This record gives sequence, C-alpha cells and structure tokens, in this order.
Amino acid sequence: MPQKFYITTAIAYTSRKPHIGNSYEIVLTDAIARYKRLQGYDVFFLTGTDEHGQKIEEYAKEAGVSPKEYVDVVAGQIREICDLLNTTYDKFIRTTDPEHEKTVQKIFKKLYEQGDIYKGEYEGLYCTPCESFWTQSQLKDGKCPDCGREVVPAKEEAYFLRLSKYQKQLEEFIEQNDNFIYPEQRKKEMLNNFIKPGLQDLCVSRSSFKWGIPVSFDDKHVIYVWIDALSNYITALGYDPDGNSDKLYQKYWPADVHIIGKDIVRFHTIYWPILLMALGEPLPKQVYGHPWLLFGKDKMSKSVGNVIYADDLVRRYGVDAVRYYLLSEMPHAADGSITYETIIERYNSDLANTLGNLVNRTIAMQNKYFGGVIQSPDVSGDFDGELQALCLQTVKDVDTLIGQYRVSDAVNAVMNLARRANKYIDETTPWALAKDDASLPRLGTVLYNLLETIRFIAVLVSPFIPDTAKSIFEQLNCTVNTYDSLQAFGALKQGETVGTPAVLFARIDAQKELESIQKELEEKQAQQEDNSGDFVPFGEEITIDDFAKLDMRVGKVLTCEPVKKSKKLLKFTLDDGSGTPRTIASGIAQYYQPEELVGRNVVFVANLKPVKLCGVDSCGMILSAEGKERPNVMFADNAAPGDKLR
RNA sequence: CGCGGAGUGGAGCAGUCCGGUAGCUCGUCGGGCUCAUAACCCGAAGGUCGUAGGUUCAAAUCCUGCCUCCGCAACCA
Repeated sequence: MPQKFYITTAIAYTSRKPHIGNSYEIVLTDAIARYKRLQGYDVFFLTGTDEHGQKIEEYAKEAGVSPKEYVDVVAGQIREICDLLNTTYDKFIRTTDPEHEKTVQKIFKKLYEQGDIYKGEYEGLYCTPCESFWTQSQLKDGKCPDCGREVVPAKEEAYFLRLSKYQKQLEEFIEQNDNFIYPEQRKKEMLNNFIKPGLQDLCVSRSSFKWGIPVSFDDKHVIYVWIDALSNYITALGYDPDGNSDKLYQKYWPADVHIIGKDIVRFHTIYWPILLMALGEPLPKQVYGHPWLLFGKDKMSKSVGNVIYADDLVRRYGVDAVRYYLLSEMPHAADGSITYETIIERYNSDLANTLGNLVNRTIAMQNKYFGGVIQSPDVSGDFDGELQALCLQTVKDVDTLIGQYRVSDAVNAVMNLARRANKYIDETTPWALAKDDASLPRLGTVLYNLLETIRFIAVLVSPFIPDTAKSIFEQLNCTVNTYDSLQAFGALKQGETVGTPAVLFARIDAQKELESIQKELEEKQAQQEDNSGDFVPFGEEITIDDFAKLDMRVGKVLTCEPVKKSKKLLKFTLDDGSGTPRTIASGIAQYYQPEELVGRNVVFVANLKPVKLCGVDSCGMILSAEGKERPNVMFADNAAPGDKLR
C-alpha cells in the first residue's frame, strides 16, 4: 500500500483575476505534489476558490450581476490559470459548492450545540446607512470608509467561537510539534504575538451582509469566512460532522501539509487547529507559510501598474519557463522578486544555455557519431566516476531539500548536475575521440554517461518543468522515467536509437525582448487612459453647512518628538491660539524630522474627537497632502496661530 | 526597551549551530575549444564578511554595545 500524502493550497478569493504572485502558490504546491507522486506516494492535491463575503457582494453589485454570477466568472479565470500553469490538482473546490455549504452548516450547528460556539454581542463602530461594522483601524478620518459618514458605537448579536477554551491545548501542540508551523520564524510570531498574550473569542458570523452560508438555525446570520473557508480542507474530502464521513476523508485526513501565504499563517495555525480540536478531528501535520513574490522591490498592485499576469508570461515564454522561474527564484523564507530582466536572464542562462544546450549537443553527437544508436558503456575512464556519483548524490539532495520546502535549492541542485555534465564534455572531448577508430568504444561510453545523466536530470526536473521532461524523454527515445530508476546509474538501455535533437528553449534576445515588452506596456496604458478619461469621482457632494462643521485652524508647532512605541507617530504640541497647548499625534514620523517642523505653522482639524494613540492623547489632526511618495504637511507660515480656515 | 529575522566582491545568495584567514549563480574582462542554441570549458579582476569593542594562538563564525533594513504585532485622527 503506497503511503498517502494530502497537500492543499489556500483557496483563492474570487474578487479579482489573480496576478503572477498569487499563482506562485499553486505552482509550488504542484511541484511538491508531482514530486511525491513520482516517489510513489498516493497524493491528493486540493485547490479551489473562496467565494463568499461582503467584498464580493459589493463587486458584484458594481458589475451589475448577482454574486453567484460574479464568482462564476472569476472562479473560472482562476481555474483557467491553474490549468494554464499545468497544475495537477485532484479536486478544485468552490465554497459555493452545495456539498461544502451543507457540511459547513452542519459543522456550525454541531459546535453550537456542544457549546463551543455561543451567541454573544459584537461591539464595534456602526455606519447606519451602510449597515456595516468597522474596526477603529478600518475607519478613514474617523468615519465610514465607504460613505464617509459618521459611525456610532453599536452592539449586534453575533456568534462566537470559544478560542480561549483551547488555548492551552493549542500552545502545547505547537510546542510539541516542532515542524507544525514552518518556517520557524512564523512559529515564533504566532506564539509570541497571539497565543501567549491570550486568545480572544472569535466572531464567526455576520448579519451585515447576505452573501455567505446562512446559519441553519438562525437565518439572520451568515457564517463568516473562518469556518466557511478553512473547512474546505475537510469538506472537499467528504467530511461529515455526524460521523458518516466519506472514504476519501478517512484515507487522506489529516493533511500532510497546507501550503499557504505568510499573510494567513495566523488563521491556519490558530483558528483552524482550534476548529478541528472542537470537532474532535486530528490536526494537519504541517503548515508552510511561503513568502511573497514582489515586482522588483515593490508589492504588485494594480494601481501602481506593475502587475504581471501568468497568462502574459506563458504567452511569451511558455509554461515551463514560467514554472521554472517561480520555483527557482523564490527563496523559502524571504520574499522573492520578479522582473522581466531576471526572467530573461534565468531563461537564457539556465534553461537555454545550461540545460537545453546540454541535451541538444549530446543528442546531436550521438546521432553524428553512432547514427543515434546507444553504445554499451564498456570503456570507463577519468571523470566518469565523478559524474556518476553526482547523479546519485543529486537524487538524495533533491529529496532532502524538497522535504524542507527549499524548492529553489532543489531546482538548483539539478541544474548543477547539468553544469557538471557540460564540463564533462569538455573534459572528455568527444569530438577528438571521434577522429580515431580506436577510441570509438570510449566515445560510446562517454556519450552513454551523458545520455544517462540527462535521463537523471529529466526525471528529477519532471515535477518542476513537466513538459520539458517529456520532451527530453522523447529526444532520448526512452521510457525509463521512474524514481526507482534513479537508484543506480545505468538504467538507460543500450542498443536503442535516440531521437533527433530539437531545441528545448530558444535563446531570447534580451534587448529586443525588453523593447517589445515596453512597447506593449505603453500600448496598454494608452488604452486605459482612453477608457478612464470621462469622469473621476472626487467623493460625495456636500453642502456649505457640512463644510462649516469642520473647524480647521492654524497652529504653531511648539514641540515635536517621536512617540516611543511607534514607528509612524510624531507627537506635537501646538499653540492653537487658545492659550492652552494642544497635543496631536500624526503618522508622519517616517517622512519628517521633528526639528524641521518645530516653529512652523501647520493646519489642523480642531474639533475632531480626541483619541488615544500609542498612549498619546491626540486632539485633532494635522493636514497633509497625500502625495504618491510621501505626505506633505500643509504649512501656513503666513497665518497666525488660531486663525480659522474657510 | 513589544516579538522575530537579516546586513558577505556590481546584483542575488551560501557559509555562522560544531571558530582555522571566504564559496555559488549572474554580470565584467582575458583565454581555450568547436559536439552544440554567438552556446560550452578554463582563468582573472573585484570583498577590512554593517560598525565599535571583547574572548582566543586564530573570529564572517563566539560575547557585548551601536547603526541600518525587513517580517509580525501595534498603529497612520
């Protein structure tokens, strides 16, 4: 019986078409899944989409379609990208699948009945017209981020999951299972920031929007993202809280690893395990929080215009080149970076020069010197042993590295073998051996060693660049592609005839390519400008009376100092004309030195409700213009402290 | 003093646990070869291993202070 291996990605949120950074996860997971299958594991690989929530409800409204219609489109796009990237998921779950919805309702009900979920009150800031709760940090200028109107403290009935009850149990589990949270760094973050200070019970229902799975016994509420989305890992396998779980569930759960982005480590290592503990189910063995792929040094963002999509890259370079880039360039703990320059560089140096050319020159020589017929490796010589040993060593290294999710290092280990093989050609000089009939047997051996090394490489890269591996096997005219065949050097059959050489990766002219990309970008931008030229909304229209509510005044900065506990805050005392100094905190510490502000006149909002920020009582707000790079404080040095603006 | 990570030739990284005078990929320059996709192979230039001290026969590696960057948390009135 082969050992089972259950691996999952996070389910993708169906709000927008995903960019290449979002696609990294599925490729990484696919590489691991393929590798495990190659080794003979019985793998189940799950991916899918998270389709509920307020955001989607809003996007659908904007687009003038129903939420279901909206998510059908985006889920379709996401699935297309997964397929385009040649990923071999066994199931694609959608949180709108009826089976999933039914099970989630059952889970919720069970937890409610056993007392792990209870009805309580959610306290927050409520915007009545929008029917929405907001947290302090979501507010914009103290008001509803959606409509800009006042929010009021309010209470609402909601369901809560008792995290506190399981805190101790979770802490012990994490400490006893060293590899549960990986890499180590994330484990410390979770333990120190959340678990040890004490867990607050989690609000697991919402009544402020409708697009979600209804609570079966209380239809005012929908189940909030945590229980809905996280449960996908078990509902996909046919889990049933009443004890009639599907065979699939019994076979594959618990997951061997959840591959997720570092931003959602908290949900997967705190909420999810507790949910499972409450259900009495085993916990996943490992959660790997992978880093992000950045564009150069910046986060990819549509508004900045630096978004790269998988389909554009695949169109230009092919699936395997894109997969190769993602897998080889991403470090296992720190964020990775993508630029067109580095893609082209990697493509040319690794795929075209090192790997492609090695295969090409070897197959060409086999054809040229022996009519393609593979000779028997009878005449060993210098350098053979070293090459063969490296083949076997690389198999071991790759296994160790994949086990630690150091996929880029694993990819590089294989590439190293290709480099060694290229060197072997120069060391053995086949073209010189070909000149003398007496050395033909040696030549046959040299080429055999090369072909066999290439076979090793093809098997080892097959999880990463499967189409390329296939193409290499075709050129070798060889079908021995099992992991077992890498136990010893020499599985390649002699007497068979290799195929004709074909170029695996054509070299890219970097300069021309970059010019072409630049041109395409400019065309796209021009198009966008055409489309967006009509009307830019500047926010809600207000009356003069609304404006009069704002009391904006000039204040002279008396003192200014950084707030110790904060990176962003500066604490000001202002002469506001009243005779009593006023304290205001402002989040501009990264952009201004206190010295350059003292003595200057600034503009501030004088009638804003005071609030405590990192221990500072802040009475007002200093105005700045929100520039692209940094905020610019509005100075008013020609006015006097206390002057009112209008 | 919130928790944690990192600073190594032009770029990206390894080496740090278990001290012994730096290694890989890319780039630059020179050479070699001709089987091959102007590719491949060899060689060279280029680093006071963030900084200041300390321990030691010996420190990138151990200890202490400081500086800078990053992640998480908090927070941007």
